[in-house]
Amino acid sequence: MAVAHQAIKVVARRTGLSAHVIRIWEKRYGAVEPERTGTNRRLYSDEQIERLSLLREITQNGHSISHVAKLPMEKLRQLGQESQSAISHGPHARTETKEEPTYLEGCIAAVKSLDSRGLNEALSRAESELGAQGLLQRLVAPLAQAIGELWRDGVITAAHEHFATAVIRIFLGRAARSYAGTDNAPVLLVATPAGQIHELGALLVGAAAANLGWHVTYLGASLPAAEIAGAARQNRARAVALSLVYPEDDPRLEGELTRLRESLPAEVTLLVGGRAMPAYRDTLVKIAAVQISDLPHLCSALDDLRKPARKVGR
Amino acid sequence: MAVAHQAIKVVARRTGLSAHVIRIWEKRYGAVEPERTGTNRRLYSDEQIERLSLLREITQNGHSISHVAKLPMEKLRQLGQESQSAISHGPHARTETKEEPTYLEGCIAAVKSLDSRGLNEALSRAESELGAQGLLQRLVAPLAQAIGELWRDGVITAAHEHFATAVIRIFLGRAARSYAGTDNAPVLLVATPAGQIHELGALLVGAAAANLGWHVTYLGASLPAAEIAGAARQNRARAVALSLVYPEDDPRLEGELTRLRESLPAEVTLLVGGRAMPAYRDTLVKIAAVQISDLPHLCSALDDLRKPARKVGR
DNA sequence: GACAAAGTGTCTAATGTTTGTCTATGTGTC
DNA sequence: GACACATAGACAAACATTAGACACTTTGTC
Repeated sequence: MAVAHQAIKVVARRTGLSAHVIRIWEKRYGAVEPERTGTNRRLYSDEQIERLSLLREITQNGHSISHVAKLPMEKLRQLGQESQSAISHGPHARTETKEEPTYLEGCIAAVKSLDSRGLNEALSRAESELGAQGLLQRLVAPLAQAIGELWRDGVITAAHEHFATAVIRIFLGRAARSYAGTDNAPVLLVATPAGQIHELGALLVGAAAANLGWHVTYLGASLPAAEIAGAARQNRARAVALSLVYPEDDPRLEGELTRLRESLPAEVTLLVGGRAMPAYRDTLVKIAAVQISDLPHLCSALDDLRKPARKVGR
Repeated sequence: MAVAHQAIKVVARRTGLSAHVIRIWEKRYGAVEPERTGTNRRLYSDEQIERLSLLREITQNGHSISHVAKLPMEKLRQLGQESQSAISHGPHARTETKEEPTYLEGCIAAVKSLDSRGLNEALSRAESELGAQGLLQRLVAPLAQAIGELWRDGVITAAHEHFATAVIRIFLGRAARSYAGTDNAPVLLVATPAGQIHELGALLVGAAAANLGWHVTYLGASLPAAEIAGAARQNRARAVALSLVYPEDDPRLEGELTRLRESLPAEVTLLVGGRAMPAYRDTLVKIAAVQISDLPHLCSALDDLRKPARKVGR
């Protein structure tokens, strides 16, 4: 098929050999005899490139180039197989390796007019005045609430919602980064289950937890249960926090939540909050999730989780 | 439809080639032979623009212009496909750059193990060594590429992808905020059209544009055309940048793009890039979008856009 | 064991090709 | 007059070509 012919440089890059070596193999051993252009430049076919790749692999595995250079392709492939299996039995390649209203109104106005600088400034001012915790509790949380409502009522569009999410995300991310967390901080996984497209609540949770000294692994919106569980296991999360905002009547969510609980280690606590949370309360009860009603509640729940010793001792 | 014929400057902007190169390719290799006006100006058809785009991509992938310039369109398209897959299957050959592999490998390892601190540290170190622009071009862009491939090949899950997106988003957001931009900076709207779920490319674009002094309004992933257009109008954006990564065969995307172009003011330029971009090339040519092939191309396209404001001024 | 010979990859030098950019200059267009 | 575009040719950087020197290892022989 592809009669594409390649120059020596490209071939060198693709095979991992140097152009020098390719030429010397040709000259000394006739390993490949590429066509030439009218001006004498080498042009390699796909098969020749494969041949060179094989030769490289084989020689790296101990065979001498003078012995294998002239072998037909079949033999080379066979040798390639052998060297491959030889390699794979080798070392284990582990892949794992009373102003808030002002702020709030200012923020809402900025969101409506897609004014990122304005939104950032409002957030900054609020942060320095209210502190990290106050910012979340008294500005970001109501703002998330307001945006949700404005969007539902059609006053703003999804673009505005995305925009606000993006700006707030970065703002909170920057703030949270300074609390780099200690090495043995417990890990909180924050996400939104599949179908839940709104991220703001999750952001809020993540930022609050980071403020409290948790090591937050933030996964963002709309992830299937299996993914969340996998990440939690891999990351040895102590708890998983989910935010449910919209939609409020997703029939698949019950299944998602149940599956998540089942595939999550038993010692991992599941925290669920958000505006849509009450709509799924039956399910939450079934899966023994902690229902988070608001930010202060989240904080105390997280604090409780940090010292599980208490439930036993004293 | 077929918006008749375009002058060379427009073609240059749209394909990412310089007018010089377009002419020399015509003269030396007869790559395209455009019609001429009565006064001898070149006029390029849509198909010729597509041809030039393809040629650019193919030559950037190692084929020499002299060998591919005369091939018929089918062959070119085929080569375009191959070079695309060649890149992604390529990693078995080592890319021999000096220090980035360390960063890149470190980042990939951090992503695999959901290690946000590790990822942040790698990004920080890379930033201080490579600079803002170097960070994007030599680390974040390849990283985005690598993550896309690992995800497609099932090596990592969507959770890892989300995780990486979240961390990088915040990191880039923090970096970009320092370039707060001047008051009269032109506005670039960055988003991903409905159905396009991957955000990393858009982030990259936003960060690069912010570095260049643009005022970036970042909307994130998967927005319907109407929303994007509305936001662009409301925000008086000079240009809209879209990133297409996955899926590569969404039948609805053509409609989305067309609708977007129609509902966007004519003076707003549409920039489109990303791994899946070539798959939608016909549509892009139809809607006169600038096809962004890589980060340097984006930078030059953005620079070009900053000037033409003069046509009104003074 | 010592030594020569062969095997192998790297490097340089001199020369030539390919490719993109730039300059000079002329011509329409606004 | 300023600008975009045209042509032609000069030019430089990147890339290829050959031939051969060099360093190092392996192999075979005395």
